Amino acid sequence: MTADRATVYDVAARAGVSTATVSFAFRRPEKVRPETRERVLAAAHELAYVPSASARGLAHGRTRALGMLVHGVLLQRPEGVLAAATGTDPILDRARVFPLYVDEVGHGVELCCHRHGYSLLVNGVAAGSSGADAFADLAGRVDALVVFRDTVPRPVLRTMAERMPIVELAAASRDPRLCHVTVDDTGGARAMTEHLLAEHRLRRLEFVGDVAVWDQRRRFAGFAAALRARDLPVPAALSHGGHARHHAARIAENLAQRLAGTRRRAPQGVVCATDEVALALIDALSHLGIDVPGDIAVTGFDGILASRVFRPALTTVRQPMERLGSLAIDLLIERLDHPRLARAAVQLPVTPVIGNSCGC
Amino acid sequence: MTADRATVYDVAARAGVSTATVSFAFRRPEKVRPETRERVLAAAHELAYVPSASARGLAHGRTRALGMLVHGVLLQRPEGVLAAATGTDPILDRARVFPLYVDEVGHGVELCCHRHGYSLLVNGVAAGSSGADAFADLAGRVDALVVFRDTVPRPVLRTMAERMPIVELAAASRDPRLCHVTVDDTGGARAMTEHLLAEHRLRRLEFVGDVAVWDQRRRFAGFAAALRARDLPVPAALSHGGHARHHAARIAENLAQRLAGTRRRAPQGVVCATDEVALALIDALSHLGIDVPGDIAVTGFDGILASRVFRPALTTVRQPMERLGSLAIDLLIERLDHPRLARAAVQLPVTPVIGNSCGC
DNA sequence: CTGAAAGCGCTAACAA
DNA sequence: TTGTTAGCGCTTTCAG
Repeated sequence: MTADRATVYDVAARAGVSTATVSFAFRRPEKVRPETRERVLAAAHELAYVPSASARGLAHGRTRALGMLVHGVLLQRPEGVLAAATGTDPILDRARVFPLYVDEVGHGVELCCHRHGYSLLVNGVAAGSSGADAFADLAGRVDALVVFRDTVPRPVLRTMAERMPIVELAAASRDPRLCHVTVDDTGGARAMTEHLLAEHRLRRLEFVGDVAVWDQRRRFAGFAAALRARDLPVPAALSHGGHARHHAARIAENLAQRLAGTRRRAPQGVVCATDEVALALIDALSHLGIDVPGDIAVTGFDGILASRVFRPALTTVRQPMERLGSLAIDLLIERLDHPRLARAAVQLPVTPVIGNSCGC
Repeated sequence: MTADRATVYDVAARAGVSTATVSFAFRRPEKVRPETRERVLAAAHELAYVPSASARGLAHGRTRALGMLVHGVLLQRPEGVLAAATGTDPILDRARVFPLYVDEVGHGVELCCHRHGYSLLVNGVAAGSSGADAFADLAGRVDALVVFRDTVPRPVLRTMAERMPIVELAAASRDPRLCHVTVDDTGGARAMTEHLLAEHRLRRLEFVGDVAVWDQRRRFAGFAAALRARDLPVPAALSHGGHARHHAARIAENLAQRLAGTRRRAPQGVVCATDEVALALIDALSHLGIDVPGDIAVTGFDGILASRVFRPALTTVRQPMERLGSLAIDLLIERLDHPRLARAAVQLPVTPVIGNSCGC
């Protein structure tokens, strides 16, 4: 099996023309006499000729494919998450792990590639790897690519950005070539915090998130700004080191202890850096007998579908995820078409979405 | 910009070795003395060398990429669908169009490619095109591919299947090379129909679906079998020609008229071939003042997330969509590793999911 | 309008 | 262990 594929040579021989004519018949129809073209196309069809993209890419210097690099761990969702699911409804169980942020952004990327007639290559960074290898592999295959933040060491990205258009999502740099697409993390988190302060008259708020991560750090900044604007003290972020769900239990215990202690010092609300950690936290709190929003308010960030599917509906900040992805591709294609275009750094607005987890 | 990428020649020159040694240093480390290898790697790093996948693919004859071909119309969801959304909650509105069947299957495909260390190429068939071009383009880029049913004319698929492993999803053929992954459409639809007949004691049921489509035809067969088993007459399928939502309104009117007519002949339940059309039908009925399940029962098929997100929760049959995708990739990789392996045709089981739309 | 031929960058015999 | 070299299949000048 896997019979040899027909090549231009085969087609040329069969049609009684040269390989150049075969190539032109496909790519530059106007440069070939109609009857010759017919003959070539017929021969190609009879031989089931399929041009090799490798050969074409090599000769032409472009692949007409774009790449997307994602975290492997996000691809293969940790089993712990599913294990934590209620287990009664297979469809809802699945909603916990799909679609997440990366999936929705990916959908926008796919859509936009299709619209522009580009193929899309998707690669995942293996858990525990630096990402440099997966990145190089992908970069060798495409004309331009979009990477999720923290999949690839910045220096590697920077170097590559001199050779091809690259968009890094949800991150920023002063690199003269790297493009970025972000959302208004700070404004969104500030508005959310302000909602808890103004509408719900809460005063003792906590922030849960990993401030080592660029966008989560920005969200913390928004949280802090809202508190400072009211002369309230800003607590340190409660960090969930690795995977959200894993550490949510620990944070829930911390909160539970303080909730059980002096009334006056007990936290009244938690602003979470992501929906994932917010949902995990609500679960963990509920396991400890603490009700949200009854005993404490919780808010999220991202606006993933799961935030609407589980109860209480999460009060959160929605990112225009699909738009993020399609915008990234637009930037890449612009730069492919106009190589001298300057780098771009676009920030998209976010939308607060009020649910019940804040007490509304 | 887009400075020229470094090549093996550059690296070889810099490291003072031949290009063969550079190649070996990367692909066959054991065939190169460690210190030579070090030197090559260092040179490669200094030059930011990234191997060209095109050149490699051409020379080696494999790309280490797999392809997935989807319907373009499924990628760029028709706007009509979003227009029909309630418009109050941006997150829920989106749940109407994402994730659908294709997205969940695609997730399984992605996951499995990543697990096996393959890149994934995604292409969409432009609306109105035969798919043959998009298929050829994709086939020229990958080692093997999975296509959704009806994206590509069967003869084209058949011819290509002689050259490379191909899985066609949700379809069947007697082709000696083409692989297929399907689900138990007939059994699932039969069980669903039986549920309406036995639990709800309904007798006058309708089927809505496009029997021109392979899997929907099978579902109709299951519906018919359940009715026949009870000596009930089998009505013709109410077909929604093109896009589900577009025609749901027409079908809803048909049902409404009959519901308004003689009690004894009015339909009591509708078994839909897909969740999409079921949800659209419920919407359309509701616009006409008909309540589901109060006035009439409606069931779906697929188990997309939207079936759980909207009210009434749809009684439906869930396909193991992610598994479908990953199984397809497993079959491809098996056949890439063992070219003489026979074609495979695997049918996966389905799970009834009881919601409220049937009256439960 | 068509043909000849020189690469594109890498791999893998085969030689050394 | 390393170097030489002949392709892989296509595009694209340059001649005719």
